[in-house]
Amino acid sequence: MPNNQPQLNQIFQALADPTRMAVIARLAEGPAAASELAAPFDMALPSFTQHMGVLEKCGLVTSVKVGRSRRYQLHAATMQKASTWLDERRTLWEKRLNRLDDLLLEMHKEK
Amino acid sequence: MPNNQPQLNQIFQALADPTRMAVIARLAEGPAAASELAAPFDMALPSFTQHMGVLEKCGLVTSVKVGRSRRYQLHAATMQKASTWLDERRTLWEKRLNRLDDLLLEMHKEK
DNA sequence: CCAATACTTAGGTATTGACCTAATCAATTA
DNA sequence: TAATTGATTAGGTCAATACCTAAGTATTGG
Repeated sequence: MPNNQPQLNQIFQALADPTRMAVIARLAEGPAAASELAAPFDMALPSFTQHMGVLEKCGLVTSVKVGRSRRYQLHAATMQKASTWLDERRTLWEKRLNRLDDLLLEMHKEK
Repeated sequence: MPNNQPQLNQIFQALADPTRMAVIARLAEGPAAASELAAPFDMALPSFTQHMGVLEKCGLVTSVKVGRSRRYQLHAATMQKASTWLDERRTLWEKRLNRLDDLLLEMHKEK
């Protein structure tokens, strides 16, 4: 069950690990079971499961138990939440730079 | 001096802290000196400086020493790098969902 | 030039995070 | 139903992170 009020800093925390980023990248291609996701990593399964727990807790992935395996898939809205936060701040910053440019142009004209 | 080959996981790591996220949000409004940035936080200055070091090391901010104070500003390209990575994966995932929808529609028509 | 200001450096503590092994549970399959 | 498979739980280690205080350096206003 994904946290429906995911805090951004938890999302970034979840993304701050190479294993978890690789899982996200893999899941972008389509859903997969835990064992399939774990296969590429030289890591004990419980360690890997812990990573999946971090991703699920912050809402970046969801999962369902199917028989004795667990299927994971991306939760796009949570990814968007993170990228939107970044883009909003970046855009704010860049708009400010543009205003400065305009101001400088204006001052130049008045010379 | 910003790292010019910033690893994404380092960027996400830097963003994974409420203090550092607040600093980014503040810097989106415009450059500021260390003491000004530190003021809102109930934290010893060396602790805060460490946070700024994390942000600078991964390239999210740059700084210059001006007299005895240090001025910080956002480095938009690094923020964009992170949000682009997220958007690319998310878009890949959503395109896949759309293809599935199309497929289901197709199968429906053929009934 | 002396004191105050703005950081920086050094070094220590306590919590969190990423891993491990061993043991357990639950769903298949032989 | 017994063995195998996929995942989970329990519990422990080690390194990294987030904080702190105390003491330093460099700039600047009086």
